[in-house]
Formats: sequence, structure tokens, C-alpha cells
Amino acid sequence: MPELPEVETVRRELVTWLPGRRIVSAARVEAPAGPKYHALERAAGQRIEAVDRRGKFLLLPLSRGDELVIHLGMTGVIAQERPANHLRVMVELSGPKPRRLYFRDPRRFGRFLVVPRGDYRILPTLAAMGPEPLGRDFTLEDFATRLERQAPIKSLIMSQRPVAGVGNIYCDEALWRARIHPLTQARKLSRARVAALRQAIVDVLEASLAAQGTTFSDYRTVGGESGDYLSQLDAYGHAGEPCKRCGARLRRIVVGQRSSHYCPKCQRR
DNA sequence: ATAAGCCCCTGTGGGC
DNA sequence: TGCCCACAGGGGCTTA
Repeated sequence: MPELPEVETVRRELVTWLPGRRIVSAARVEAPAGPKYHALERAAGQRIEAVDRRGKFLLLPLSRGDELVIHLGMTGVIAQERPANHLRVMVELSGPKPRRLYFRDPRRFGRFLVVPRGDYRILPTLAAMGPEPLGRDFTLEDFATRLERQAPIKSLIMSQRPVAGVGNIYCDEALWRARIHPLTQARKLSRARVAALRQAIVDVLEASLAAQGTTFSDYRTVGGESGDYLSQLDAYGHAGEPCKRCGARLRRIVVGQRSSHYCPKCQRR
């Protein structure tokens, strides 16, 4: 679930208390060893120097040249209280309370691992990630170049390569705002439509960030609160309901194994 | 190199 | 009540 607004909300909470602390221990709990928790034990003894974000990845540079990488997957939640179940990682910290950080992740699609700083060879999506949508590098020129591919625009955006951090909800929302059908071939979009999509992505992410994201079921802030953007969604989850612009009945189709919600009248192929 | 499909997991809700 | 199927904010791997 968590997309850029949700992950950024979590980052803003973590950055208020984690930097400067030393990791006393970091260990898997109720989870098999594997690449999702790669080299986690290396975090022990290192100080957390910052809490950064790239797309949906949280990046915590550590003092001995490593980097703690956290991805929430679909159901990952970071908390200061021990969860009742599905606890995957527990981190002990130096300093004042709270001295523990818990990673709960029922579906185990998330990751919590350590790599040499900036070495993303085992994280191909992160390595090939497009620019941050709320940063200066997300230019029309660059975006248009990255859309010169033969794939449905929905699938291409979801790949994280044209732009970082946009997932299923905000992709549908942005396409609805820009009036682009999810199956439109990316390379066939006019420059004007590419510009409209770029702006729609920026607008919807900023609006959601202001509401601390969207909570369907699992996502929570570190403080345990829900995001409030759910009620402002125009397309995602509204199949069968009238389009707020034209009144036509919104549809749900599957694109790249992911559900896509759109208006058949405003968003023509 | 690129694009499409399958897979990993657990939980929940609807239909019968 | 119970069973089965569909579906869920993601991304990596394999296949052509």
C-alpha cells in the first residue's frame, strides 16, 4: 500500500528521533532468513546518520559506511510498540526512550536490509528509479524521454522508472486527473498529455502528503494514526460509481496484474 | 535490452 | 457456520 506520501509521512516521523542513535542490535523475528533481510546483523554497532527516502524506499545511512534500507511492501508498518503478531524485525537503539523500533509486516512483501552505502545491486528497482516527483529533477523533458516506451502508461509508471514513488492508487488518481486511459501506449502520448500527467502526479502526491497519505487497512503512521486521503480519492476504489467530472460510471480493469480504475468517458484510449 | 507473466505471502470479505 | 474464490498501497524473477 504505502506509496510516496505514506512513506514520506513515516520518514518525517523517524527523522525526529532516529538520527544520532546507535543500533545496539537488529534481528529478524518470525521471519525466515533471506534476501529480504540481507545482512541485517551488520547494522549492530553503527550509528544512524540520517533518514532519507527514494521513492518508496527508506534509506538510513549508517556510520561505518553501510546503509539500512527499508521497504514497507504492501503491509509493512514501523512502530514503537511491539505488535501482537507478524513482527518481522526488532531493532534496539541507544539513547532515551523509545529504545525499540518494530517492523510488522503480515504479508512479508517488505524488506529490511543492510547494504554498503549506495550499492543497490540487490535492489534493481531502486537502482533504476526515476527522479523524485516532488524534486527539481522531475522535468517535462526528462519525463517525456522516459515515456518513450512500448507499454501501457499504467504499467510503465508502476515500474518506478519514469518517476519514483507512484503506486497503484496515485497512478490511477493521476491518470484520472490527466484524463488518460490506463492502457494508452506511453510512447503515443502527446507532449501536452505528458505535461498534464506530470502535473497531475505532482498535485495528487502533494495533496495526499498534506493528509498524511491514504489508509485502507494496514498503513499507519509511526504514531499509529491513519492517513486521511482516502475520502479524497476520485478514481481508485470507486468502480461503479459516477465520475465526479462527467457522471459516467467508473470502471475497473486489470492492467499488468493490478486493478485500474478509470472513467470510460473522460479517459479515452 | 525489453515487455509480459508469474510468483511470493497472509488476511479479509462476499457468494453460495 | 463453513468453504472457496477474488482481491489487496509492491517488486523481483523468468520467459520469449
